[in-house]
Amino acid sequence: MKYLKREISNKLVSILKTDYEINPGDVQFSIPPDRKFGDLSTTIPFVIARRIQEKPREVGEAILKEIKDGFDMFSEIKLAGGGFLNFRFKKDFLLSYLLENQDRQPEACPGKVIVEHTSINPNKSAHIGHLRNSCLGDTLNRALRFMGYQVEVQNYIDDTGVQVADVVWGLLVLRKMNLRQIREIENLAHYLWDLYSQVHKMVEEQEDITREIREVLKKIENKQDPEYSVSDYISREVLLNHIQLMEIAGIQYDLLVRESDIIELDFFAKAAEILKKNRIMYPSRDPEKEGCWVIRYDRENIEKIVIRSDQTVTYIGKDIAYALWKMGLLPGDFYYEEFYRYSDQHPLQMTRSKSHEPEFDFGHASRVYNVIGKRQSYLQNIISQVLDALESGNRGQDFVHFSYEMVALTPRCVQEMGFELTPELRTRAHIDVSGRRGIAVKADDLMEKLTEKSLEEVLSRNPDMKQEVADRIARQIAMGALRYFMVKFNSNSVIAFDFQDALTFEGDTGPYLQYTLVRLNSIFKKIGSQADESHPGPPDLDLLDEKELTIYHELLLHISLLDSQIEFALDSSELSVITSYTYVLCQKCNHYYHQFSILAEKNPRVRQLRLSLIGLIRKKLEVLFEIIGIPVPERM
RNA sequence: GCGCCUGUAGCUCAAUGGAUAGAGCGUUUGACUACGAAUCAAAAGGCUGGGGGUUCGAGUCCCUCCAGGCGCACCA
Repeated sequence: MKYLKREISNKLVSILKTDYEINPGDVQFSIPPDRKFGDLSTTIPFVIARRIQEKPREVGEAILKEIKDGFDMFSEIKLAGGGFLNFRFKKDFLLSYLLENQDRQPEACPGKVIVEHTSINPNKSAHIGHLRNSCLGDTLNRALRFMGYQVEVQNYIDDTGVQVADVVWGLLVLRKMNLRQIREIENLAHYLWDLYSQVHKMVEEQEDITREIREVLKKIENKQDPEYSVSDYISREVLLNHIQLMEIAGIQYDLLVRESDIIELDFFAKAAEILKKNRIMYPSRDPEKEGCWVIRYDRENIEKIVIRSDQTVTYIGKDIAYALWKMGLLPGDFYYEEFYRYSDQHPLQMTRSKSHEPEFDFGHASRVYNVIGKRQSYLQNIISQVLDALESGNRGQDFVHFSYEMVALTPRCVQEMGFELTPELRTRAHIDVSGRRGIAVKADDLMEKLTEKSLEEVLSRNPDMKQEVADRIARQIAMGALRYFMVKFNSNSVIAFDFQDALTFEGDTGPYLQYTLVRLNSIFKKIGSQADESHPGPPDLDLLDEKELTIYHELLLHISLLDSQIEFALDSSELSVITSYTYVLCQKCNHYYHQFSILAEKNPRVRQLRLSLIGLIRKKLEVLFEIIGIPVPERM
């Protein structure tokens, strides 16, 4: 419909531009709420009426006269309500249009897009909040690819921070372990999860521990052993754990960018030069910030410190340097080394600070999406403002903070996990997850629970199924449930997580979608095994009765929206558009084939018509599943 | 104080300024000898937090009040 809409609006504009001042951007199409109005609707009379100060209805009538005979594809163009211009497609148009274009590839878009997502501190297990980030990020990546963009997926690894030092201290001092013993820890990420919250609790209670940890951090920075080796070991090991976990969920990256390499290569020095030259960063005149270099943040009228009075760099400094590199505005580059090879042979590169294989072409994107929680808006806005202020051009709008709200837990869920709650907390709608306190559902625990539940469901329906097959299908259903769950909410809404909701496989869920497609596939499987009958001739929608035709047409119309829905999802940074579109498509499809049988239909021409429709739906669902990252089980 | 976000059915959530505010769950009722019941059909359930404004048209935009959440460190 994207191309179709473009075609129609161009034609409209070319007819109308002699009498009115309009451009294609003014023409917005929507699907009327009731088919009695037509198939496609535009509000262009309202737009023009406002512009020339006349009544919409009258403008509409004038427009109608001009365009009435200009379109082959419509059987009817009517004016309705206060000035809606409604179009009705000729009976056979949509079906043949969709059949002709079903394998159409999107036009390649120029430039490269970077999507950064996941970016989990490599010091403990990933949790449910990280999963929302990764699922959104990966769906964003897949949607962009679908639209024809070249996408590079990056995952930023903060391997230098205090979080890592916390657990290094915990291992070396608190647990008195050496590197050899640490290497023997089974499921290190889980082990560190508990250790991290224990350390954090001690830090809150005893001040001298903070000092000890700072010492550890310093040793790590100076590459002193055993602290450095331990820190290096755990950050690599935990990172690998995260990478493999995400691979199970169908999520891959192209590049891991390590903070230690940004520091080692002193990217900030290069960034600082640019910031100073553009007078974006300057020495503060505020006596309280004496010796500090700051950036002015206009929106909230404050000065943000970038270089502290002791000349060290704050968090935002590294972020700006990284942002400049992504946008191709920083002189200099990383070196690279392969970190991991996915099971489909896709290589995952990691930055290095010393020469290895510099033969890569990462960075310098024409647009960057940072999938980061809403809480970081403040910092992301500052970076965007910085990019706008550069002499080299206003690049702020190409630096997109793809923001989303947190995953929180319902009080019931927190209690189920064995945490005590104060009466005040118990009345809250939801409770923030906290890696520091260990109050969170670990990603792998959730995935395991989902898989267990799926297996139970699969076996209850297919008691004779081989264990191996059942296991595979259970995993696919679990991942379908997870990926759908993580993008189905508006990005602005906090997900109040509860096992009861998340472990549901009925209704508005991933497994519902999978079930729909599995059943469609099973129809085609049966058709394939039946002897192919003679060609029934060209499709003729007159063969369908009125009731069926209505639903049939409704489905065609809905199918035709796929590309414009993906486009809209990207334009509005709202990926739940894709899930709800898919859900409605499945609902309509189930509704249809429940009423009209396909294999049992005697008339081969009617059967062919029905097959064409569900064949189209099947194709579109495969595309949508690919974008959301939902696997297609062979059966359920 | 400054800045951002949210308030829609009992619950969880949809709705691109557009026509009669929709789904799922839950409740009540029906449909498996069927292309698979993880499905489908049906019923009940709403002054879209309150009040003003803009508009041909407001759940959506503006103002205001009420109720919640989050951010604003020489932490990362």
